[in-house]
Amino acid sequence: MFQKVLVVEDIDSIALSVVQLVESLGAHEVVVVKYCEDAWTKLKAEALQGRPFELLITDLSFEKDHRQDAITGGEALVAQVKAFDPQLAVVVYSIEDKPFRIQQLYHEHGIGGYVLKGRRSLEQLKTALLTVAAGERYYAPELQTTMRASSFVSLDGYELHLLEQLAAGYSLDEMEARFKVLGITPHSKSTIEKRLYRLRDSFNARTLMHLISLAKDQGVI
Amino acid sequence: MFQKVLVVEDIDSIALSVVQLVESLGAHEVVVVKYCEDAWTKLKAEALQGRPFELLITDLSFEKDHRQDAITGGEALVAQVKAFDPQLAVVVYSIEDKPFRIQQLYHEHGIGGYVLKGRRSLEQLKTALLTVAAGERYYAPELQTTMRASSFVSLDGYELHLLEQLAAGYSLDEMEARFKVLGITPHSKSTIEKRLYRLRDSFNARTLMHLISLAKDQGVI
DNA sequence: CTCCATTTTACGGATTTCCGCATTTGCCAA
DNA sequence: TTGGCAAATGCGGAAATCCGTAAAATGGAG
Repeated sequence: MFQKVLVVEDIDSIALSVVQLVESLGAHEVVVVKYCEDAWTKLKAEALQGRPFELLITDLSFEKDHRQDAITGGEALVAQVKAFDPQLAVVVYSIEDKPFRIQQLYHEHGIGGYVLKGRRSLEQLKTALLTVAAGERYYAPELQTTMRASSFVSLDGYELHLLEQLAAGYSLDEMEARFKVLGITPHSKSTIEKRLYRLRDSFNARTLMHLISLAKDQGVI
Repeated sequence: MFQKVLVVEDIDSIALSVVQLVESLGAHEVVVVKYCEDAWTKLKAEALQGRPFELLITDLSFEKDHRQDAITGGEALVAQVKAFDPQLAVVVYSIEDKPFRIQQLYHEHGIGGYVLKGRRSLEQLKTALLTVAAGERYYAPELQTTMRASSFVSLDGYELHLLEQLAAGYSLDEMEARFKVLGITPHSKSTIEKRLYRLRDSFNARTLMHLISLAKDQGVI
């Protein structure tokens, strides 16, 4: 098992349980932080001193408070950490069940496991940690159906941008004008129309309103 | 303080902390259940035996599993419980931060307090419990800004239905036909148009896509 | 019942989205 | 350079929405 573990979790009661679990599995050094930025600072500092963490367990969403955190959430933290050290084992422990966000964590960020907070999640977290420690990836049972159901639509930045603009209330005409100004290509109304048509198709949406609804449900926007 | 308390929470580690808090405040009998239906059964049974609970502390969202719960979530539980006994003190303890859902709990269901799970939420929960025990309502500090910002749009069932149908991908024509069949009035396309126009207006949405986006963000649909 | 206010309906033209088809552009390989 | 091909663009008619106006229906109050 991992000896040195960093836990990023802002809800105190949960953090406590996680630490107990990790220690019961034999970890000798477990550090808990409540802010993403602290996690990054800590992780980098220890690595640079030749005593790197072996495992990162992190939540995705954090309560916003007076402190302005340079890292906006769990995804950003994972991305930054993985860019710094692709080998570091990462397990995400979150309540977030939006298929898109989970898929993205596995595919884009290469996390080792994802555990959904729930009735038996501590057990699952234990299994996940053991699986990842053994060098494999962990897939929670309830995810496998969810993931299959939402046949993973992969979106590029442009398509994401289209959805965001649409959800923000811009008409196609306005998008054309804005994209032209901002230097985003392609920007012809015709192409924007076509891309949105494709998006509706891949999401199996009947209208643009439906598309926005589905995108929100899946955590795309 | 309350002597007899029912806690409804499916995440074990959180439930544990809540129980400890409630007991430290002097409660003599604290019962925890992980399913809404169990909460309802328990609450009713004890009341009918002349030993009613004095306080209900409940989460909003619960993990779905093999058991099919007749009560779909915290809101439904609160509604049912309040219909049974309007005097029962209710405090909601949840991660849910959608303004509409919180507003609805206060206005429609008459809860005594709402505490957002977060870094200092156990402290806040303590304050909330003491406040409600004193016969007052508790409003968490971070809610006050959120609530003001989203100048509470109040929606009737019809408007909700419109938004749902729209998000589900039905065109106005289709809605007219469906409403006619289902006996929902009004069902003329003209009125549907007008009502959606009004909704866009009260949400300050620029397009229907924007409207769906805002409604999703605020937890309306 | 009548009056008044509100809501529902109907209608129609302006605007926007929808969607197929034709053309142009950009890029890679031969 | 030249083909070939996919993406981007342009175009146009059909369909849907946007939004104002006006008529009809509804529902209370007096």
